[in-house]
Amino acid sequence: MAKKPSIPKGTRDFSPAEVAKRNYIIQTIKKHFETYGFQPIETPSFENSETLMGKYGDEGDRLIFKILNSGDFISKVDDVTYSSKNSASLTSKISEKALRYDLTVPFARYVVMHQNEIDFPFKRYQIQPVWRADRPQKGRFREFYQCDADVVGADSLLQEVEFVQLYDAVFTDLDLKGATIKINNRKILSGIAEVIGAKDLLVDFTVALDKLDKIGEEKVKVEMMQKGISEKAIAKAQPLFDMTGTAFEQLEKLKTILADSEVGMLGVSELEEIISTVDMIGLQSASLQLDVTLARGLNYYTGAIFEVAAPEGVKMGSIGGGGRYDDLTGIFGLKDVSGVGISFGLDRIYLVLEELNLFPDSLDTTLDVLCLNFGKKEGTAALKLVSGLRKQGLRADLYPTDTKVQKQFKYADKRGVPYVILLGDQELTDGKFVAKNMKTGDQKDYSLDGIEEFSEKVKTEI
RNA sequence: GUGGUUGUAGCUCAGCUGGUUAGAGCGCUGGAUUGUGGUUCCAGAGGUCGCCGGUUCGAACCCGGUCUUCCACCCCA
Repeated sequence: MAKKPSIPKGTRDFSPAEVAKRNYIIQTIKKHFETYGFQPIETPSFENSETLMGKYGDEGDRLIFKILNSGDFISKVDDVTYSSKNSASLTSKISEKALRYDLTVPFARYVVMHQNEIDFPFKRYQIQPVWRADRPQKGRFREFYQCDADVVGADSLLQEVEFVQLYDAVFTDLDLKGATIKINNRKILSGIAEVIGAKDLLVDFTVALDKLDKIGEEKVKVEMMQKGISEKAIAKAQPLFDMTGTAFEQLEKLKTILADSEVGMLGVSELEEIISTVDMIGLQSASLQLDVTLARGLNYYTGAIFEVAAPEGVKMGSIGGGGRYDDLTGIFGLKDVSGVGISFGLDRIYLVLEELNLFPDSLDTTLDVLCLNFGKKEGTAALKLVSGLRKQGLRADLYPTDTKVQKQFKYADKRGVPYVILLGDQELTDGKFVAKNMKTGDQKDYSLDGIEEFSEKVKTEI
């Protein structure tokens, strides 16, 4: 007996209704990417391992799905490596390819490989799935979509401002109110680490600081001490734990703390420029918030960093993130190309919209008109009518068999079809058809010679 | 990767200290209704209780393993 089929942990099937909702989000994001001047590219779902490994930190390497070599790969491994039982060194021998982990690193690789064909500054967007060998949770999958927009080859801070506006434009269009775009600057974090004399512990410091609103001040300090940051240094960083007030008030406090740090002050002035410009232009439905505890793990960020939190009350990790990276292409041999970009987490935005019931009802309608089938002669006439309606741009279909009318009606009802057409023997001889509005129950006759009248009526109701 | 949690009909879930033939609601199929769906009424189908093994006269229930779900870490979209 056949075993029940299953799909791997952290993956999902999508039903027609789910695909419709996902497409709605994708189309919305795509539309705004394009109105902001981004061009689409696509890259392979798997890359050479060396392209990906080491770009996301040790933790990231662990989460990259490795693809086994083809052929009799194990026989090519030397005995020393084989018997060492060291996963890392064995993996490099038996796996040369890996599934992409995000879209930013493959994009950097793309820019370097195509540098001679690209007109800089280059604004590209990319909507494709990525894979992570993470342990699944709600809103966390092993296969999920990222929707990225990046611009490389220019270092103007106006781009950061544009990205904030882009986030706002998409969320406004999706009717998602109250998302918080958190912003910080890596230079500020570097400056702080410098000022308190823990420069080489920057990553540990920021990772701990990032947890402030989650685990509280005391536990953050404990973690910092465990990582080897001195009590004195932590005491110096105390003002960070007491950050309150508006973004501008916080910036003033940072200026005092970071007075002796060149990078730190640069970070403050960058943030000040971005925030004040956004403030001047204004946002529609999202809000921009300075958050000095925002760290983001990815090591390649060098300037502004973004993270988008779902509206208050929705329990969901960040639904977007991004930042500026001054030298991502440097790893692949192309120096001095600054980039900045953002990402939308499609799957999480989906869950948020679902929870807040923000998907438009129209997504449920996948067919505008269903024509019932009354037999061979009537069916042929109906097919002619249906293809006429299709030419008018309506989503129209003919029930394929002449089963009981009751059954055909039930099908129409379940599909959520707004109009059902009846074209039987009597109608045929009269040269007309009957259209029934499934919502109101009203029925009306139309001439078979003038289907435009009917199709126009349907179109105005969609 | 660490600790915990979950799995019974298509879906949401009951199922007592281990004891005959494992239940409900919704959904599904058919009929009441041979040219009119949703409402109502009637009937029916559908389950090796996630999987493998163990304990027992006997296991959905106890034990071990495994897969899956969700949660907290880690990290992140």
